[in-house]
Amino acid sequence: MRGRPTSRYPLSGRSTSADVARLAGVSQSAVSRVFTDGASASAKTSAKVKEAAEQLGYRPNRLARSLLTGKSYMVGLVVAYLDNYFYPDVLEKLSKALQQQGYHVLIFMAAQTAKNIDNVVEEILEYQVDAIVTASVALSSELVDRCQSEGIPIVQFNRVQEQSLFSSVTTDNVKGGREVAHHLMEQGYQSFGYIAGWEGASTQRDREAGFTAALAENGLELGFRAIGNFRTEQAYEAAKLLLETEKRPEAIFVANDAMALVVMDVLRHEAGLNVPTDIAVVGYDDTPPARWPSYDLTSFSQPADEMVENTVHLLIHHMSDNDTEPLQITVSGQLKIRSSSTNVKKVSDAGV
Amino acid sequence: MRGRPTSRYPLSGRSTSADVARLAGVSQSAVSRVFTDGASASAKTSAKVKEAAEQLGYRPNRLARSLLTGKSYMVGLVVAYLDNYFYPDVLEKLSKALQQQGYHVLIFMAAQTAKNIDNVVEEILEYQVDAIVTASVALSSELVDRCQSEGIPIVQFNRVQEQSLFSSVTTDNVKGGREVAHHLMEQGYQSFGYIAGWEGASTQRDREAGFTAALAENGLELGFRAIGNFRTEQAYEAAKLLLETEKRPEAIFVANDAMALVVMDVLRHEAGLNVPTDIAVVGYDDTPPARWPSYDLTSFSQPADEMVENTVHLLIHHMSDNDTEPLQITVSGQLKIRSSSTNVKKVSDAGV
DNA sequence: CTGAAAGCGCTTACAG
DNA sequence: CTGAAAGCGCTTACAG
Repeated sequence: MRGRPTSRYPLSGRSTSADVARLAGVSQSAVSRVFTDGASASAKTSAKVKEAAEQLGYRPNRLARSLLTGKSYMVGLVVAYLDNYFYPDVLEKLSKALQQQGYHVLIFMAAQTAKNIDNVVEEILEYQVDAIVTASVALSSELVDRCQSEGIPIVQFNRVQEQSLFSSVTTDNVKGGREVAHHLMEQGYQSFGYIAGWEGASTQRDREAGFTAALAENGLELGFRAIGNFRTEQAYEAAKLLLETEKRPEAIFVANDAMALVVMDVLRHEAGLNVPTDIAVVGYDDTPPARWPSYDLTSFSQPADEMVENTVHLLIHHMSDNDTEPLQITVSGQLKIRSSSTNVKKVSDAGV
Repeated sequence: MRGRPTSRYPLSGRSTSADVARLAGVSQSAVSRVFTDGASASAKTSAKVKEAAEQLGYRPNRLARSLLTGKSYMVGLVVAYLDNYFYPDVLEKLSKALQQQGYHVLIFMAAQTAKNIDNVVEEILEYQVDAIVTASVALSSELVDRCQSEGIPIVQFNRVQEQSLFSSVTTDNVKGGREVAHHLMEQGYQSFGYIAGWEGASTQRDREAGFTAALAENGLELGFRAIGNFRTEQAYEAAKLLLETEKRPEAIFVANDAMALVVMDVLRHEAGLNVPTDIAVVGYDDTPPARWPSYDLTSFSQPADEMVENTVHLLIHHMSDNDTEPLQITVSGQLKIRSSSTNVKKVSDAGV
């Protein structure tokens, strides 16, 4: 780097600890100490340094620091889509919570394909993040090993891997699916449909498994099933199929709210059906729009606050001690019963 | 750092270019060259190095690299809230677009207060980001100077500063406000209300200025005004005030969709009013929910794709050349007319 | 094409 | 408490 022209202020006018030291008349180490918590510096030195720093607009270079300390104070977040409004909410909360702990979120958008996700994570590792959070995506086990061996903790948000090789925070999706089934049966609905999310997702599989298991225990089964892949466009197609089906179910469970809202709109506005008297609709996630009066959608709530809180705890825990075992945390969700599935008439009928 | 125990593999098992060099039997510089685009390395060396790297799971440390190159390939994004669904959309698009250019987004959540935003930006600077994008927030001019002198370009997304000290990407909000007024007048509405966003925001001021100016040109003025601050809870309160007002306007323009949806729900579901025959509602942003059939909200569209595209161009432009002048880019939006404001009966009345 | 060496901005034992 | 020095992992002229 000898040929560099402005070698005293290399990063375009940004001043360094050496500049501050020169101005304050102390050593560069002294400057560093003043900006390091718990390091020893006299009040006098500290004052001189702080004044010089102020004057030069100096702030320590975190990247240089991280080279020595091995901590970047960055957490990589891998996320597939933000049009499911559960995730913006989570992102905002996660980001704020981590910020309070001195960390910041570096975002990586990934397509759902395993190959793409792995590439993305490889890139994340180059940035020396202290930990990785994956939301709505799953990593290959090779990459998990890789992160493991490099000591980078991973927390999966809203997804579990079979092998439980690393930590995760989820709600009990099987239980959620069961509760939806019980609720609909209690309301007197007698035929049921399901619109699935992406079949590679544990959340999708568990929700469906719980739902169909509870139905089966009561001698019932799915009369309609279509795949929406957690995408609104595909949910639209699935809703069209639902309208075309010969024996339309009385109640439909949709694997998440983002899709359920689309389904509800198709039923009401394209087919002129009444929800819930013609057909009940239940979603999952309890995103803000589910609560909007125009929808008033029954939904199994995944408590974002609590999930984020647990995620942050797990991250801090794993980052402070590399040898901790992975933990699977299950937060309990709750069925939020609203008018999209409460058919008063049917309940009394059923009582007969 | 002499006392460090595992000095050969300091970052918990992560291997370095020196490790790869040792295994491949070449110099550390050679390894570096193989991983640098456009650097000279023979096919033989390259092959040896790549194999060794693969074996050790080596990837270059970007933080160390950035110390030398002065480029971190990180862009700081300052954002105040993600519950206005315009922003998650923007974030997803911005993140993907930058990722394609080799950059990644480091997120900073900031409260709307100037003091808080400045603190946040100071912190961003420590991370040595190559550029900063602010969305829905404004910086103090001191901090702008600071970034300027450090050569960090800033692009304001969806906000302009009076002094035009730095680049921005917006739609023409004055024009947007005017178009809303013209549309409502054409539809035959005769009395008008406005629910304002945060008054510190240029978007708010411009939308209102355009709206009231167009009304004034036709001898009309605002019969109702309340402040919603771009927050849904406050929009709810504003809607309540609207219901209590003595002479309820025939049409209400709400400064953004996030608030307009709340207002619409209050009008319909709490007051039993019909939109648009009892009262018309118009929003701004054209967020996805505005298009949902349950709302079908007329809204002035801010084209997220085009705005993001321009933002990325500006960023790349400024990052490649520090001495470029700030640019104010105005993307043209478009009024999306939907049923929340199209009162066919009134139109024919007005024709009489 | 290749290796030895300097240096990016910082932290941290070490010796005073 | 303080300064000189080593070193984090890397890039890049320089000389061969």
